[in-house]
Amino acid sequence: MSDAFSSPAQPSPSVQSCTPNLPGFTCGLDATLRVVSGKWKPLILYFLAQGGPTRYGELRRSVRDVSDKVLIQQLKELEADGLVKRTDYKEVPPRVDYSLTALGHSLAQALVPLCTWGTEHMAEVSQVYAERATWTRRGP
Amino acid sequence: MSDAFSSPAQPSPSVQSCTPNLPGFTCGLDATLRVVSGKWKPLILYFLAQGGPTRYGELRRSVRDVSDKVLIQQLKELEADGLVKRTDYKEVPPRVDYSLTALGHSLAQALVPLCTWGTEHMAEVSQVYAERATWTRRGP
DNA sequence: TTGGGCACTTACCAAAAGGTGCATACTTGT
DNA sequence: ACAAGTATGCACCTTTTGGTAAGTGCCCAA
Repeated sequence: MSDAFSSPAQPSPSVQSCTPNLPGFTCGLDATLRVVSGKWKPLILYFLAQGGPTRYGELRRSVRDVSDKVLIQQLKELEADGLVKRTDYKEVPPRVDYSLTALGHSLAQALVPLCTWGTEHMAEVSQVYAERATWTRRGP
Repeated sequence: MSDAFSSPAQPSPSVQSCTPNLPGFTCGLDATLRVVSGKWKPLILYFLAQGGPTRYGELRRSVRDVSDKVLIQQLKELEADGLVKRTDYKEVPPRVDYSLTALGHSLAQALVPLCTWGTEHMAEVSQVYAERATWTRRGP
């Protein structure tokens, strides 16, 4: 099941594996993307996946160019979605760290192929983007 | 390489596999997500992947609740990104169909795990979302 | 005493993304 | 004659998202 993407041309009976079965989501992919989309979320997951528990400040420095407001916001969402765990050591000065939950780890695994795909095809993709940047920014 | 997400706690030397190497993208995952994010893009890819070449109207009916404007827009972007091919049969009344390119197919493959993850954990995710909907919409 | 780091919070704003509705030009079905 | 389907385009508006700048309370080091 869930190999919906692998059959190229012929409509297959596996269609139902990805059709609406729970409130709000049209398919599994939809659910997944809702949870990962956010400008910095993939990067956050990435750093947590390979760095283990990480303090806020360190995360902040790792994910370059992100503002406090947005970083915190995305961390909160990830936490609310059960992908990330926040640990507050109740110390002073404040000490807090973030780590992946089991769910978060499983998602991270699922992201590996996407990461690979992006790396392998980055040349083609970024080329297209570069060209687009030209005619995208022209007008009054 | 690119197994950055699989090492749980120990910082590994595989870091560099996902660090900035081309203009604009912080890592492969970033590149990938820029190309797939768009409210309906995953669904579009999904339908094309398992339905083969599909006419505009049919796509429109498959991807429920999407407006013409947005569907066309996303199709154009997918086309510009080299994932989808548009074929205009120059007939009258108009006949056009959309299909995946080789690149599109490869991406579709990479999406399978995400689709699976979403399907498997949809219960947990949608539950969290349902709860959030409650306290999200309360205020002046 | 001043300055910095810590982990946030808040108010305000700009840009991006998405949605609505109408228009096109031509054909087929009733 | 008229409605409906075909694949779009365009103007306009709302929602969502991200970004800036400032402030908080507490501690330590110069």
